Amino acid sequence: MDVGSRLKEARKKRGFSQRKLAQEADVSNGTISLIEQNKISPSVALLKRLLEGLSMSLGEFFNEDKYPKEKQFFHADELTEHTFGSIRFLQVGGDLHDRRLQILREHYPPHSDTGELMLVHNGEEGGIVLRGEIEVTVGDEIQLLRAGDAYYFESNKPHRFRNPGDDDCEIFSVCTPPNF
Amino acid sequence: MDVGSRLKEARKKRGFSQRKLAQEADVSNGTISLIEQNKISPSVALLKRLLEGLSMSLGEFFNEDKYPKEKQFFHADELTEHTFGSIRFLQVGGDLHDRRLQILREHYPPHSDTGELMLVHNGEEGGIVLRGEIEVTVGDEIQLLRAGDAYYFESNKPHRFRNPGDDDCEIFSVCTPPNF
DNA sequence: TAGCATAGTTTATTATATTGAACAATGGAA
DNA sequence: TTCCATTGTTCAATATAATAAACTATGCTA
Repeated sequence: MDVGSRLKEARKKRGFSQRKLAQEADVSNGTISLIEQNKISPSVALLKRLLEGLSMSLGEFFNEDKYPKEKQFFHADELTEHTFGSIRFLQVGGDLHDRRLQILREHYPPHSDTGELMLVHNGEEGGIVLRGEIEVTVGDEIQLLRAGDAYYFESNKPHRFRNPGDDDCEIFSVCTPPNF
Repeated sequence: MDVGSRLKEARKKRGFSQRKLAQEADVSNGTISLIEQNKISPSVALLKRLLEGLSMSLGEFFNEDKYPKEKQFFHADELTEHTFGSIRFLQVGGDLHDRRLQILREHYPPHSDTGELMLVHNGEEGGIVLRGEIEVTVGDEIQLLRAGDAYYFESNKPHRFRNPGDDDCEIFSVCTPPNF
């Protein structure tokens, strides 16, 4: 995890010295030095104070991924395909284990249906209908969306996608974090 | 922040008892009890071990936002419009302050160009080309993407979008966290 | 060069987290 | 009911983090 390096980087980005941050967060400067060298592991409470001094949330702090990522561009035939019954998902990128977005082009044949999907991650998801019609159920809300319409909700609500029409439906969707 | 309640909730969701989690994470069960009551603030190192026992990352743990969100469905004419010169962005949802995704339908007229965009958040962004052609520059890589092609990179790299052709270009894009 | 300000580091002391074991409290099964 | 298993809680002992002050190093100005 390397909390030390991350803290140091965040501090440097703000242009703070250890002492400046120590003052802001009401912490001793020695403590900051030890943390940055990973000689001690700060309590969550202390780290929170430090990050407040840097105007950063714990969530942001721990989500800052810095490993350089591989492929950046994907040709249409390089998208990773997933199928669930007759429904096809074309995913941007392969292994999304250490990534935050799952970007999909979804293809729903006429009368296809995901059924109720269980709550997976505690994330968010949204999308825009490219063509055709799709009936989206989220919690106790049901909506029929057409080309150009969009949705955006929290993934922990039970949800369902159903193509009620006689034409194909295509959706551009995204969720964070990735589901599969 | 209430680390205690969050930990308890995450543990319950997995169906673990305090002792079961203690065993998984090689921590004493008493410690878990005290943490869940917010009587002590665990070190980051310990919390990490606990979350590993629950198959959860620190980032996920601190990002679990539970405030219920408002609107879930958006008709095509309800998308929020942003314009930068001749480039139009249609955004899903209005105020994204407390949200994690910014979902856009982007419209690039012939020969439009964003210029070099500065690094904004330390996030990620990606998208798929719906129609037309777009030249995408990320760091020192340049690619011409056509309908169906996609991109996915880290937002802290300088990047630029340019429509070199004589036809309109439309893109579905997403970034986390939101930029504007 | 000397003098001073600021940077990060180290260390003995103090405060806090963590342990391990004992302590309820609850819920079956016999 | 009694017995046993399992739950979460508490507390003295121990390990670790956090402090405050001393220390080193660097750079700037006179």
